[in-house]
Order: sequence, then structure tokens, then C-alpha cells
Amino acid sequence: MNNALAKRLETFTRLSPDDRHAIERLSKVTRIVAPRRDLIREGENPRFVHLMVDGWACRYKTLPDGRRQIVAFFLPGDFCDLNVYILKAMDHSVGAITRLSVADISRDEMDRLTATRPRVTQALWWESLVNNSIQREWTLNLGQRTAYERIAHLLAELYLRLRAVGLTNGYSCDFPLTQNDLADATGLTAVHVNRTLQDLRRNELIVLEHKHLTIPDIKRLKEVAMFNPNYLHLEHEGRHLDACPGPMPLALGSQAAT
Amino acid sequence: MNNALAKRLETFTRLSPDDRHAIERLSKVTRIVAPRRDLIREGENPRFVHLMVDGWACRYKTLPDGRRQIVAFFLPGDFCDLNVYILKAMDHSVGAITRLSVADISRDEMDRLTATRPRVTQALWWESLVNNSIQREWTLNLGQRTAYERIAHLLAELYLRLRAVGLTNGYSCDFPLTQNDLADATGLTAVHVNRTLQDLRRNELIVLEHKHLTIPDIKRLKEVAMFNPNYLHLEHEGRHLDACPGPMPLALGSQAAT
DNA sequence: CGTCTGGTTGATACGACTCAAATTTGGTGG
DNA sequence: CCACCAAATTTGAGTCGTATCAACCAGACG
Repeated sequence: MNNALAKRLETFTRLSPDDRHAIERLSKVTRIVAPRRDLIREGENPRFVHLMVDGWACRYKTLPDGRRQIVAFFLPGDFCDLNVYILKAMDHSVGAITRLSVADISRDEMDRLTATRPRVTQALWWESLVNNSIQREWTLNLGQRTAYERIAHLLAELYLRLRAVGLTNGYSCDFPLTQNDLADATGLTAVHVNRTLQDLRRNELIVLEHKHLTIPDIKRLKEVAMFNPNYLHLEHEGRHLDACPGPMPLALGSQAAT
Repeated sequence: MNNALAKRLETFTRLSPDDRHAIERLSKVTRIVAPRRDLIREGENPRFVHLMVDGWACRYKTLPDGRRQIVAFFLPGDFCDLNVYILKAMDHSVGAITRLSVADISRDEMDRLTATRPRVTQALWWESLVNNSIQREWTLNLGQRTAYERIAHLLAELYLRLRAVGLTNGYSCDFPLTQNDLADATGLTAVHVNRTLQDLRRNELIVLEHKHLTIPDIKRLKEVAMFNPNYLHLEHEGRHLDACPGPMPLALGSQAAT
């Protein structure tokens, strides 16, 4: 079973085979979006809830003069605002980062699900609350952390979220974001992101090259980022033992990525 | 009828007398919190949903070294995370700004409400989605706007939200925040907030003194803030005509506040 | 009437931005 | 397999917005 949504929800609760089956049905890809294309735009009427089945996307907002802020990243298994269709118009856009497989889920489907699968429904609430929590942490990140801490924090978050859906490989994960994306997400310029990444590399906190990220010592990265994992709410009844690897043996170092 | 929550929800939908009655019952004050005291702290187990009946509060997060970020303001009629009790631990604290009247609402009460009052339930979802939207706008605010725009934006938002629950008086409203609060909310220092407020005053965009805010020309303030009201989602079926006053006649000017 | 909190001012420092150009990388077609 | 191009990354120099630190002031309050 490699359904990212199911994996994610099982962080929160145990699912029955029927529950899992319902999730499988929900995860049917209805649309492929090319990289850097928009999935939905600000102002449009949201008719569907979106589930990211495969690939990365981002939620972003723009200012009239073109300034752009990425306000969230969507990873596989992420669910996009339970109930959005209640609103009349989107207040933001969603764009694909990579090639993206999406499941567009109608209001009827959602209603059917919540009527029949209370376990899943509750888990979706949990998902939704966690996303809000992440949004708050981003507010803290932008308001209080320095550029260095800020980027460290974002990288740690993305790595941990990927790990939660089984998309890491030891100390590493795929990492399709450009420095421009990082800039838009952290409220910095691409130039400054570049220099800050170099600092992080110099301090051996990350290896980032060829769209691939390695974090040799997540504990140390968390420290510099003042990363408090509580906001991801990963600790819950259904939690599996927390297979958090210790620091990478020195012998491997950055070569491990290659 | 001066129930702030009811007023807020009627922005979204029309409520029946029974609906309104249910809301009245929900709004029973169960606790008074003194100004600058915490309502609930990070790490605690959230057993209740909180409804702000009267007074201002804020949601905030802190870093180990003491840096503090206000991530949201709660105004009368604001509802605090439908369903929070699903989470095991608070990822943030909530503190009173003024003397605060709160209704602590149990899970059972919520379940009873959602089981019997679909109209209200849907309106509460709307409320919840709007709060998320506000959180995203804050992310944009912190990430992209300059200090000047940022503060202008925050003041405009608070004024409009107060107006939506009937707590403005023409161009004015009570405004209990200190410059320190504004600093914590905007990611600036209090000193810089001070100087920026002076700029806004110099440009006659605001009158702010004695915990009282006047916005003589909201249109102009919105312009400098690049304020796009769509994120407040005030336009909906139940909307009453938008009693948005034009600019304040020049003859009144800043004296009007006194 | 002293004390305290919140607001204001001034001088100086620094983190992040801007602009501009060079270099590297990855993809594409001949 | 190499030549070419566009996108992404890197570097350098100079500037600016916001922070820092340190006083000082005003009104509220006990």
C-alpha cells in the first residue's frame, strides 16, 4: 500500500480495510498538470477539493505589482482545504511545481465519504487542522526567524513531511524547488537564498544539488532552525514508532548523495 | 440583537430564529480573562473550542530565545478553530489583549449543534475557512509587504473585521493594541512601528490615539496597503448592502476622533 | 507624588536588497 | 556526441530598510 494520503492519515488514526478502500477510491487521478502550470487561479469558483496524488505544488498569492508569496507547499498525500467549495471565490492560486497528478473531488463525493466513514472524516479534520497549524508556523517563520534560520526551518519541515508519507530515503529526499521558489516561500530574494544556502552547506547542515536534498544531521538542523515539531502534530494514537535516524556517519558525508 | 457571532455568520448565510437561538445559547460567557493573561497555553490539551464574546485576544507563538509572533487577532464573534479538540496539544498560546469574555464550548455541545443546525454548521465552516484565509494573507503580509504597507494592511483588516460585527462607529473604532502588539504581529520592532505610524499619520491615512483608531479614507488606506478584500470573503448570499462610507468630509479631519 | 507602561527621538549598525554580469546546468536538435 | 539555448545558480559591489541601543517624555495609576 503506497497511497500517500492513507499513509498520512494513519499518522493520526488506525484505518480499517474499508476506510483504506474509500481512500483509494478518493485518490483516483482525474488530472495531470504540467510543471509550472496553475491548477486553479485566484478569483475562480472552487468546485472541487483537490488531493495531491503525486508531485509537488504550491499555494501562492500575488500583489498587484507582481510581488509573489508562496504560502504553502503541497506534497503527495496533501489535501487542499476540506470544504473549500463553501467559498464563492478562491483567494489564492495553486500552481504545480513538478508534473502533478491530482484527484479533483466533488462536493458529493466528500459528502458521501463523511456520511459513511467517520474514521476517515475525523482524520481529514486532523489533516486540515495540521495544515492550519503549518500556516501559523510559517507566519512565525517569516515574522521572526532570520534568513538562515528561516531556510533551515523550511528544509527541515519539508524533509519531515516527506518522511511522514514515506518519500524519503534515509537522510535524503527529492527536492524539486528552485532557489526562486525558496525565495518566494521565505520572503527573501533569490540572491540572498543562494548565499544563505551556501552558508548552510558550509556548515554541513545540508547537501543540496541536482534537485536532491540530504540532511546529514537533522537534529543539528532543527537546532539552528529552532524547529519545534509539535506543530506538525505527528504524535498521535496511530503513530508508528518514530524511525528517526541519528546523525549520518561521518564516513558517508556528502558523497552519500551521489 | 447584538450577538457578534450571529452578526458575523449572517454575512455568509441567513439564519432562522432557531438558528439564532442556538447561537445565543452557544455564546454564554463561561469565563472572564484579565487583560494580558493567557487563555490557553502551548502544549496544553485543548478540551474546548473558544468563542470570543467580548474583548480582543491574540494567538501567538514564541521561539526558545523569546522572540514572539502574534499570528492572529481574535475580535468579538471570532471562533477559535472548530474541532481543535481533535489535536492532542496546542501548538500555540492564546492571550487576552483586553478584558475578555469567553465562551468555552465543549465537544458535546459542538456535536449537538452540528447535528441539529445545518445552517449554523455550514456558517461555522465558512468562519473557519475565512480564518485560514486570513492566516494566508498574513503570510503574504509578512513575506512581501514593506513595513508601511504591512501596518496599513493590518489596520485596514482590523477595521473592516470590526465593521463586519458592528463594532465601528463611522470612520472609527476602539483599538486596544499597543505599538508593541503591532510590532509582534507585523514582525517589526516597536521602534519601527512607532516611526511608521507617524508616517501614516503624516499622510493622513490614520488617526490613532488614546486606543482609538480613525480611518478618514479607507479607500486610500486600502490602496497603499494593496488591500484586496476578497480574502475576508464578505461577499456572499446573506450579505447586507455594504454600508461602506466614502471618505470623511475634510471639515471633520482628525478632530472627528476627539 | 513617585512609579510604570507606553510612546517618542536620535545615532549607529547590519541584514537583506538591488543591479549587473558571469558561470553552470539541463535540455534539445542537428 | 556535440553545439546551442534557456533556466538556474553564483559572484561582486553598493545601497537601503529595519534593527539596535540608549535616552527621554507623557499620561495613568496606586
